[in-house]
Amino acid sequence: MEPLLLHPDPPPPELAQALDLAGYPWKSASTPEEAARLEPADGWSGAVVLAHLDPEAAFAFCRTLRRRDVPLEPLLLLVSGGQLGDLELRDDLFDDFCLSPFHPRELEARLKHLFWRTGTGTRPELVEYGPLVLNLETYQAAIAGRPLDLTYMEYELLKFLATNPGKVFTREILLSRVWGYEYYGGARTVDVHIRRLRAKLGEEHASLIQTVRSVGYRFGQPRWSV
Amino acid sequence: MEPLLLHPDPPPPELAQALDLAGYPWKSASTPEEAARLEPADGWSGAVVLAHLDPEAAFAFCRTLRRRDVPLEPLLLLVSGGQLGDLELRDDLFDDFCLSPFHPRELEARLKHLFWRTGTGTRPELVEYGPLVLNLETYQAAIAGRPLDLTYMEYELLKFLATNPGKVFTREILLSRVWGYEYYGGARTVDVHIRRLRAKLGEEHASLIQTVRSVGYRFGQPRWSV
DNA sequence: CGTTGTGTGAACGCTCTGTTACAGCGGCCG
DNA sequence: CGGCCGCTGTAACAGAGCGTTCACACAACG
Repeated sequence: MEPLLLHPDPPPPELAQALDLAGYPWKSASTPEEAARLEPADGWSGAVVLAHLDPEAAFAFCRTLRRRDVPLEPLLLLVSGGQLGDLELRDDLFDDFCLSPFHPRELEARLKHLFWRTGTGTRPELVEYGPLVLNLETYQAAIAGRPLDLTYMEYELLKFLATNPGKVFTREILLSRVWGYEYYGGARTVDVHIRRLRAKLGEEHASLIQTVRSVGYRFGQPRWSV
Repeated sequence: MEPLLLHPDPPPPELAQALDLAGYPWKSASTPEEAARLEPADGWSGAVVLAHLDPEAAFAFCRTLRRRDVPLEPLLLLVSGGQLGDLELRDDLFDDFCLSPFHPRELEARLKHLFWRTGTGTRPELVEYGPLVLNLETYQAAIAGRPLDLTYMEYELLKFLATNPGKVFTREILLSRVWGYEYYGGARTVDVHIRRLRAKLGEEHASLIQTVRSVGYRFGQPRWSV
């Protein structure tokens, strides 16, 4: 069996021990670059990421792994109880999570269920909203059947917005969730990318992205599921 | 939002309470037949099954739900630590599990992630009062089903008032709570915004905001009623 | 009937956004 | 190695939208 990828490096002893006991081989890495260096020829069988030591680094780590040509999965996140709120809007970064400190048998059961589940293939590869279709596997986008030639950042921004239709996001939230790091003084960057997206969507569909003055931007219509 | 299906009936109070607090409506059933009888027209939005009281009955319950024409999902299983071994070879009966006793926030986080994963939308955060609905996620407002086109300050003011219905606020309080503590401006500003709000609410609902002479403004009916 | 408080309309000025242009950077190819 | 090109972030400007203020009319209350 191919090894699991662990983060950070070195992993805490109780995690290493639990995986050893459960019979899962593993290697650990602190950075995506290191993970790429250590990756076996057949790829990782999955990943376990500890989020409660350095949350920002951990989420950035996950994000990179998920944006590869072949997204790494399954990905199990270890979080502390106080971090449960951090999972919001980050659903796409993990497949399952486990509260830490954890019971070794719970970790084992989660990994087992994850491998069973991913074997059956359940990850969504399409994001659709009205005339818009995003193919997450091929990084292609289309509006009303017409292919869109989007750059990387445009695609990521549109994907994030379209995954959360109707919801308003401030520029700061967009910068931290799409760009992936805390950002100082460059909020206008979002405006420009929004403009480029609108231009490529075409006049007809430019209104898919709406401006909410003094707040931020919103994609599509709200869910009035009252 | 359609209710969740719970098993057994009645569910333990801590489970019922956790779901209530998280805002998920639910109905409980002991048998698949009972579940079929209680099922809403649009189907269940998901299921939460307690497995540690009567494991055999619980697994049989899950199996029946999964063998329907439209398999019920997502299905969250609540198990005790000693039952983790029982999950083996039963992966197809559940989508996720949670150790019991559980932390309410873990249950909520698992449900949220499950709904995201299976594509079922999450419920929006709403502020409601009579015919008025404020969607806090989309920054949109509606009165009697009709969308309201509010500016930022109008929305903030209405949100503050509507979240404290029946209570009277002086202009100074409103300025400090809505505009901000450091705000230094004329009290008449509030009047103008109130006026514009009333105009947009329409003649029919303008009385939702009442003037309390020499004091300030009040939204909705007073608590001690008329 | 006078005083005080509130509704109303218009106008000013600021804040926020759309838009354009440009510089840095890295990749690609000759 | 050097030049070209596409992507990205930043700065600057203009315009529109919005909040604030003012002036006056009107209502409430003694």
